[in-house]
Amino acid sequence: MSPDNENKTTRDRLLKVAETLFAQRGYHAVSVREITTAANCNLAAVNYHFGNKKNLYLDVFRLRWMVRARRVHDSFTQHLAKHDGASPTEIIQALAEAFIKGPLADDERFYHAQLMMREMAKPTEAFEMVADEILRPFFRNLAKLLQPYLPEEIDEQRVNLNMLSIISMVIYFNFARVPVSLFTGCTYDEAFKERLIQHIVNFALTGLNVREKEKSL
Amino acid sequence: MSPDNENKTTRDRLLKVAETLFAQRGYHAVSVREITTAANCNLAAVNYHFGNKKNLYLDVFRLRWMVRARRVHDSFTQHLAKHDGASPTEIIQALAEAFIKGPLADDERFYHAQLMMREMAKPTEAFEMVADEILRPFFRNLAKLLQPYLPEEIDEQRVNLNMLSIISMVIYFNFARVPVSLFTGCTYDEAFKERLIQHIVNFALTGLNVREKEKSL
DNA sequence: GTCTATAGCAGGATAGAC
DNA sequence: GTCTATCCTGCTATAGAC
Repeated sequence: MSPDNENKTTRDRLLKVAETLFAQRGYHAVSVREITTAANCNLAAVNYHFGNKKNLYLDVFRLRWMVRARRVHDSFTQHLAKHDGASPTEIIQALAEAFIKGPLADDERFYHAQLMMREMAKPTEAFEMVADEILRPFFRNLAKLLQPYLPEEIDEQRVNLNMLSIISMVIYFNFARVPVSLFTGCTYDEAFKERLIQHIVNFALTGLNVREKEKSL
Repeated sequence: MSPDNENKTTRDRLLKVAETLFAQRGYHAVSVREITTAANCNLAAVNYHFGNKKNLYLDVFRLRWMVRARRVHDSFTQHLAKHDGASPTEIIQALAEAFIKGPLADDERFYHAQLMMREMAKPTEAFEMVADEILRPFFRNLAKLLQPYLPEEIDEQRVNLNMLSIISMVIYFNFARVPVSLFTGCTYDEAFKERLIQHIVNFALTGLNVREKEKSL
């Protein structure tokens, strides 16, 4: 159990602060000095606890990002477990909810997405680690869940692209808050997030539904 | 006018090299020394031509990113001009092609997307500039094009979310090449890009089309 | 317009007292 | 486990010769 208590060990405070700062501004834009100041401890603490800056970064992924990703994934599967043999709607809704609302605090989720986007843009060791432990298993699981509902003659490649399209929306609406708010004029409050989830479910299931009867909002 | 000639002015070489490096690794991860070395000129050249590092970054957006974005947008509209009163399929196909294939060289397009993603994550002055000059007009144009084909009772908010979903796919498949390649096993060759475009068109128009007759590939 | 040289500073890391 | 003090590297930016 390690929630947001303010007086954990120096080590935990460092991990937490480092994650936030790395997510907001990236590895190089953040100095060890800034991290230790924000964590209210001494400059030397990073080297004492993590050896060096780079290893602190990797531990942020190991000890925070991956733990959180598992929480999200668990929330997703538990939500599905209730509806045995879940429908595509339920699957996608569970997915969108796990990511857009899910078990994470609001800022937490944003930082989480930011860190991943940075790794997607310029992968480091952290990406390989996360890909092996989290991304690949999650992706396969999702594909397996949805496959039965897809047209029979669909090939594996198209299943993959469909998965990625859903994921692209989920990630984009989490990550690209600035342009999303810019174009919609909405801030990320609960009502808007609910709306996003419904939109993703609707869009993923029926697309733009051009010229045809519209699915319920 | 200004293609990839190798012996342009120092100023142009600096802009070009800076764009590539900033895109790949971000503002802080790249030093002026590295830029000037790669541009085969002297360390002091950046300060002479651009005043300082930050202004070089802004000029990369002003003089390269925005120019290129206009080329992409022109390619999109010209493609549509051929089919007067273009159908939704043609609109989305033109959009996906402009971004995934379009008038840009392969690496160029990737850097272009990377730079934008970095600004989305942590906007600087460059984002405001680009949002005013490019993003907003483009977005409005796209919405106006598709609006006639959407269900009549649809509200503006939903139109916006639909736009953003299409854009999210286009951006994601351009930007997140690492995870996309990881999950599909495909590299970004011409065949795969063609496939991506078809997929985006198909998905955007019909969604997953669950349990219904599948649209042609 | 391009160069060398260097000022001036911030960064990561370590040694050693407590 | 935490602190202070310090080393040294690498950065941006500028001055001034050419």
